[in-house]
Amino acid sequence: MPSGKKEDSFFEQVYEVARQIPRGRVTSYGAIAACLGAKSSSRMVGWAMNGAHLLKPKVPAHRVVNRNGMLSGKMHFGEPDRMQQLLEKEGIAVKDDKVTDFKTLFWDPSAEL
DNA sequence: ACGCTGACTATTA
DNA sequence: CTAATAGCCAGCG
Repeated sequence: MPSGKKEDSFFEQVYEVARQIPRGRVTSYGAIAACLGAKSSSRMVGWAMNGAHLLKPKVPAHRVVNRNGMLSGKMHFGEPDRMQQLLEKEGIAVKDDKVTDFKTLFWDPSAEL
């Protein structure tokens, strides 16, 4: 095994978990970070999402919101409304840039995975 | 090499 | 109740 082409960086783990989010569900940055053992590095999760849509396959970053259920990263999708439209298309109600019944739609990677 | 910024979260006032 | 601050760690100038 001359070439160790396994990118097990923190970012890669974030992308994997984010891809496991079921359709119609949402999760938080801290939940993913905590699942990876870095609950204090919630910022890194969000930073990882900065290039998530550039990856292959792309990561459903629109299903990842902050602890309040607010679409904090909607402005990074190119168009601010893109994230909300995607969420509503999956059956998630969004109001005032926040996910309604966020607690009910919340998907815990540590519990479900 | 150093410092600033940032898609967060929890705590304190 | 809301607002501000600190802690966090990696990328970029």
